[in-house]
Amino acid sequence: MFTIGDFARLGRVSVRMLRHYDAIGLLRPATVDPRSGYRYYRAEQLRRLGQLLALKELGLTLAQVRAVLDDTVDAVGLRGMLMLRRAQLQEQVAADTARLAVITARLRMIDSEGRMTSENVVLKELSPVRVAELTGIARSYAPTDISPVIQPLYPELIRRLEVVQLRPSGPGLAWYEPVEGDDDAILVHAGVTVDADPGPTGDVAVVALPAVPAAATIVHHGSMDEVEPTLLALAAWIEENGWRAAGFARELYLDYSPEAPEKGVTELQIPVVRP
Amino acid sequence: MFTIGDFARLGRVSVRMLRHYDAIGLLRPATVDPRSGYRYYRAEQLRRLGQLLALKELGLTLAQVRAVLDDTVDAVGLRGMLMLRRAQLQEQVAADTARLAVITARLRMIDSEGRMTSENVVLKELSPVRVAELTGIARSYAPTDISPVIQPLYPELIRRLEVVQLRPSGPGLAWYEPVEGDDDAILVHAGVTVDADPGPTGDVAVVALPAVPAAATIVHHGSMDEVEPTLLALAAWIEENGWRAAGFARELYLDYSPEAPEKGVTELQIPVVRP
DNA sequence: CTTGACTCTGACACCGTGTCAGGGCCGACC
DNA sequence: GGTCGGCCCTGACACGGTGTCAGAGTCAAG
Repeated sequence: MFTIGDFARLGRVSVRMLRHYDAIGLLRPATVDPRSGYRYYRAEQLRRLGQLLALKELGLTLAQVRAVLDDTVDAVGLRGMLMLRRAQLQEQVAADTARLAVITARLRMIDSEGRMTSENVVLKELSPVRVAELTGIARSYAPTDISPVIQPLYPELIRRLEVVQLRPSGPGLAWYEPVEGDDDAILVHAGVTVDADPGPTGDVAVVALPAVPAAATIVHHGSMDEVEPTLLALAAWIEENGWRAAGFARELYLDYSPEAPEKGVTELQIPVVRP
Repeated sequence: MFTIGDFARLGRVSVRMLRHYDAIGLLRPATVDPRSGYRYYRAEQLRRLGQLLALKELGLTLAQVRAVLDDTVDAVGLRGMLMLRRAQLQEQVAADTARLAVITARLRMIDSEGRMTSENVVLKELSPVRVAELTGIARSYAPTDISPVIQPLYPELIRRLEVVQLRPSGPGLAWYEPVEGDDDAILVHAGVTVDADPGPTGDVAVVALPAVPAAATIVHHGSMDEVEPTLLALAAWIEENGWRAAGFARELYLDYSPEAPEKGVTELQIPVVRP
């Protein structure tokens, strides 16, 4: 018979934990002195304690450990738990490894520049949206080519939406696709999110943008004429963190007024996949 | 200006978390309606939110994130945090990978045997102990050779300890070393833990056993004459989990009475290292 | 009997997040 | 102007595994 302290030392557990295991019925002392309340353990209980620790070490919760030790799950149930746990662990190792890469990149950046810049890339899932849109064609991706095309589209879009009594349900949004057959030209979509069903609705097209499982995003502050550095930072991030751009980029106009475009806030979104 | 719900959607955060960040001063809403208490956020605050999320994603605590965002740590401090975090992550990935291997081994075992057996190997650190000991020489590691040598040593040891007024402070303990020059013969140490200083104390030697950073241990139930299967299980575990035995094995007699040796409880300890 | 080491219970803390209850506010529609 | 659905407010509790503390009781050696 060991006192709780001795038993704890033998089993390499804290006294606190032995009391906890007693409280939740996971490992009861062999006897408890009814007068003093002292717990006394027998050497043979080390077997159960050992099994308990082994199971816990694998990452099972105490509730699961109890189920296994008390034989309320059979081999099949245990197998299931372990498979689940293995999946969790694999996921976690992958995530941690990715984090390690990001941290290492950050450290390099600090060492080379002495400070952190553009720490604002966020990896997100994009939900599907419905968008009422107008389109135009620009000569290239350059902001100087895009702006004159996209600017006039918005007032016109708003006007046409009013005609069909549709109201925007969210921010304005733009995206770009290459034009087939012309490697330089860009099809510019100017839209706003709406609740209406997709399909042609009067003078505007309502299209459904699909969900994107992973998109690298960055928030650009200031006029869209100066978006290039922000876009470059986003592209650099994608490359440094081992992703590859996939699909067309979107811009989300979170804040914009024609009077003060330099105060605009725009989120740039680029779908990415693991190469 | 966005309501908390809209802002949460934009930033891919839960409303709950935005309120929490407000409460701990990590991200305050741009304005709060004093009458209703409604929080309102500005688009430009997405910048801070984005930085916050990026830092958090690396595994910094919210307190650390706040320190970084509020510029109360410089690049050097941030570097330190990230290095620390990187070390933690590396450790965790290593540990998780090891766990994965163990789980995979267990799954194989379940699939081949239909159930879990001998799930009682525990990896421990052994603290240094002081031991009063007597020694003898056995012909081989076989229990049939060891027993006749070790059995008589204990009564003699107890007798001699009484002579010098030393009392055991813990369980009995045995360990074995090969005899130099004779590849088969084994030097058997029979000891008990004591508090006394090391060095010769009258008729018994008191030696200090060093700490062991990692030892694979298993608890054997029953007579030591039947220790072989348990020892085999321990050896199998060591091999399956990618360790290598290093140093001499110890036995810790947690429970023993001469009248009922079949009720004995003994912990077998084998120091191990990563190969 | 004294003393020091041990044990008892019960409580609080950590951390990041979800969830619930009970009540107030906003805006769209009639 | 009234009503209603959806949003927002605060405050609280929960999770899980463990540490730590306070205040009181117990054990065993001298």
